[in-house]
Amino acid sequence: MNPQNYNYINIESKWQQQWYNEKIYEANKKTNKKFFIHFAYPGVSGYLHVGHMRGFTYCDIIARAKRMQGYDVLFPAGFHASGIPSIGFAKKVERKDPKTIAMLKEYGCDEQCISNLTDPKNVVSYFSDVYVEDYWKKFGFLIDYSRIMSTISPGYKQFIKWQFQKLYEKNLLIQKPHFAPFCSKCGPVAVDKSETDISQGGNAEIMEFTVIKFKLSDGTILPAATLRPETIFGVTNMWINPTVTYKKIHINNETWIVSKSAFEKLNYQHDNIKDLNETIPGSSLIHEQVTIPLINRKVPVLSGPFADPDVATGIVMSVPAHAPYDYIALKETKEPIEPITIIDVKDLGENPAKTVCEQLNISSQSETTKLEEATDLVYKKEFHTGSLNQECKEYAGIKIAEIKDTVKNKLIESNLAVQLREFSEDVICRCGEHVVIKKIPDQWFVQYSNQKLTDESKEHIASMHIFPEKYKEELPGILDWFDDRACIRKGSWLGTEFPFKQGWIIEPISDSTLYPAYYLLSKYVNEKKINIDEMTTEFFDYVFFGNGEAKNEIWEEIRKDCAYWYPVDINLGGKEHKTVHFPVFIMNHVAIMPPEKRPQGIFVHWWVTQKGKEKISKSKGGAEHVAEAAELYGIDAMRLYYTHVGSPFVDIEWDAKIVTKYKNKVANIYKFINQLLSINSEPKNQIDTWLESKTNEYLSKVTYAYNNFDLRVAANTIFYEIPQDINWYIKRGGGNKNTIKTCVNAWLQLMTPITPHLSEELWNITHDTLVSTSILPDEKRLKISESHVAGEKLVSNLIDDIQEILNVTKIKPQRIIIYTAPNWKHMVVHKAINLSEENGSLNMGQLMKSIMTNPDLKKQAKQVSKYAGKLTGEIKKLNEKDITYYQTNIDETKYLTESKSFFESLFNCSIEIYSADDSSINDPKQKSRFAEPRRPAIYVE
RNA sequence: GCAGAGGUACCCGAGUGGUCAAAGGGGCAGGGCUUAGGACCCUGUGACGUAGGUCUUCGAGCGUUCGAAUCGCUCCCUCUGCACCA
Repeated sequence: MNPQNYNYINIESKWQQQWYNEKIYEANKKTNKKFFIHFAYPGVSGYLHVGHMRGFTYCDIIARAKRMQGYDVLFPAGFHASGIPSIGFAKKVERKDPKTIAMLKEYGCDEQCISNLTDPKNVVSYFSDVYVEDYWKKFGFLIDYSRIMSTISPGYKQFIKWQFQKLYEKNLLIQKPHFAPFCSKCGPVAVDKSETDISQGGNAEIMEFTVIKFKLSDGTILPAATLRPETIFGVTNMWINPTVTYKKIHINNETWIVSKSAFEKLNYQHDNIKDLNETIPGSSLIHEQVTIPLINRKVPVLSGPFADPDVATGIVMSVPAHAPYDYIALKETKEPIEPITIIDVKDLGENPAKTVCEQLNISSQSETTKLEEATDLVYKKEFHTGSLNQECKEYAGIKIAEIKDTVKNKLIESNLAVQLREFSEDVICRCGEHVVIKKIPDQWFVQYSNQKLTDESKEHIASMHIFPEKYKEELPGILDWFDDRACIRKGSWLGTEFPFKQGWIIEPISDSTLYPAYYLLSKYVNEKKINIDEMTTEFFDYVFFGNGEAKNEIWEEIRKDCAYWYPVDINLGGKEHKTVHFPVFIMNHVAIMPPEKRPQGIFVHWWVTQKGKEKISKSKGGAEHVAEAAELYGIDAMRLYYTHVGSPFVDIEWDAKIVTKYKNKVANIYKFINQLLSINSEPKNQIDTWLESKTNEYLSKVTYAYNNFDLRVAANTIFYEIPQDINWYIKRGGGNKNTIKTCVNAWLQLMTPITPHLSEELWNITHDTLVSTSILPDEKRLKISESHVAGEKLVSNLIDDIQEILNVTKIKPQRIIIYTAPNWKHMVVHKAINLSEENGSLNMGQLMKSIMTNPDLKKQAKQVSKYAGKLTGEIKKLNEKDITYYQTNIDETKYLTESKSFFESLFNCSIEIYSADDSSINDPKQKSRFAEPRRPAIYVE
């Protein structure tokens, strides 16, 4: 059979049809042993690429492996459709974005189909179909397709409303002011790299300025904004841009002078602001005096043309000892003002700003790149190693890292400062407007900072199975760090209406935390067994908690399902979920579900990237479409590739050449097993017992690996170690039909979770049932003959030794004589191992003492002691496996003699085998004295 | 800003105290099978070695230990996630 003829396309669709027709994916309550696994559902606003299939594949493998161990498996899937992505996509289609249209056409979406996609809801249903039909089913996933759901379906919305009701009851929904990106035309916008809402500024960060109120002699306030309020003690002057026209405004009965844009920003973020419609040229303020609040020192206002009216308030306080910009500016004005050093920091001398400016050779304000670098350097150094000095009176000696908020809070509390938030770079809305930051006075939050919830969640995490283990250690820290999350938003965005504020929609992360529970209902919703308006608080309380009473039989049925399947055993998702999705998934369960219904495990996998660790993307080339790759390599090859190419916990680089290797691997296994099944029967002998033992060893090793989700170990064993051993069996003259059948059957079962189509096709040769629904043999009933396993190890080690001798001596052998160790050496080894096992260590004295109690050994004390001396050093290097190897009882001479013809054909010469104890021994070079247990001596002619 | 990962032979990548000159794969070289082959099989792939051995090696340096790729410290370098994006 030619592996090139392995027609995976037909084979895959043939078996998939059968699985799906027979609905073997459906979760049913049968065995009282359940397993609930799901992956973090994907968003639906575009096609997926080969990288996305990695996690899905892991999930299917685990689910299949569990099924084959007799578990009732629930493996559902759904779509996260809330939020803006699908709206953004629809908008792109609507304005006929050329890239989007070209992509849709490339994937076979026709005009009719494209025109449909101007509606976000159609976007969701279109991609949902693509995911199910072109990705999940094509990959052979045994997802329970009767439970598919989306987060914008009416049933799901009922569920989310109930969830928020529960959060409210637990006092985890709170209201407080929030500052959010806002467009005066479009309302709230999301600022993020994907730039769905905005046209520029996706990387902008929100910076929090402290606006400090410096007073002019007439009481008017000159507000300077700073990110470093603690440096107020070092202020020597103010900077005002003489070319800018400032304006006067009223804010809580105070009169402020600010730039025009500062007024607008303040207006969005503060109450009680009035425009006094009075302008003031910056130049007129130069050389006025202001009083520094808190320390009441007077400083002059100087001309600073660099003060940008669009940054913060447009007015700057000058701290020349710690801000390189200020230092250089002050130097250039030639004013007789001395910097005031307020922070002691090692290595930066009397004046850190000056030191760094000199180090970097900065002499002019125009060297902005260098000045930025200098600012950064000074800031980092001061923040991490600096502390305030005597100039700061009550704060002297405190580290900068600790003081920041203290000074800020003190200023704000004393009404000497306010806060102002601003983007680090310009953010422009889709519509062209500038995006600002607006105060929402009564924003709703989920209170993740709640101490009780955090503590309880941490406690729960300790009991979970989390992969990789390192993530388990990280999680408590993440929970501590996780802050309250604004959970609703007003504007164009799909999702569930927030029950406590009309017109506001629950934000997409907040509506995807408890959702695995909904998979228990989605089946009934899909089958229209339950009405949407029936899904009330009473309903959910009943089915999840058993509170209240069932209104009908379906309620009862659903309650039983919930009781049976919940909690989730594994939630699997990519590494991007580590700091958001998984924490809220845990915390919402802890908040709402009783202890026994909280998640049992999490599996985090890393990504598939393009060469050079770039995030995979079509625009950069190289990435392959899922459907194309599936056709080119075959599904099983891709499944094997994902599983075997690297640990789940590293990023892997997509490389077509490597995937091709796996394609060949799959075809070769197909060819190999076909050959095995066509072997004519030989009688059984020792090698058959060996192969049966090895097969059983592999059954238990792979089962163990599957149970620990150690998929790579499973794949390596199945696809590389097992065929090696079968080859050894053939090489050793094996060829018994029954042995081969037993071995191949077990092998096929083991590979089914990873390469189900291949296994199904081969299994079909000798079975009329599906291997996917078969159950693995019970581990406890597997028989392993240790002596045969050890015997073969002896044979193969001996071959290596002979080979090495031949390589080194370059002798072409005429005759090889093998001497197994004399009985007394075996006795000494056993004594040594026993002693070392008993005592945990071994010393020469002990060993000799024990040896001398045996009269047979005592007779040749001299030789024995020499050998024992050598042994004591070696014994402690042995591990458990070695010890088993030594302790297993085999008659080496007999075992080797039975393999004599194998040695003869291998080395193509005559072979003689003697025990060193044999009286008829032929030992021309006295080699037999080197023989040791498990290491026969060798003589080559 | 907060947090995390990692540097292993020509390459990818296992390995977290002795089984380690270091799995597996790829590449390369030689041989086999073949009309041919990008398919497959075997052998070799740190150095030295006419007896199964010895020596050097796991980013750099120091240390702990009878023993270190593995543990500790210092340094250098690379990468990643998150911040109403799911």
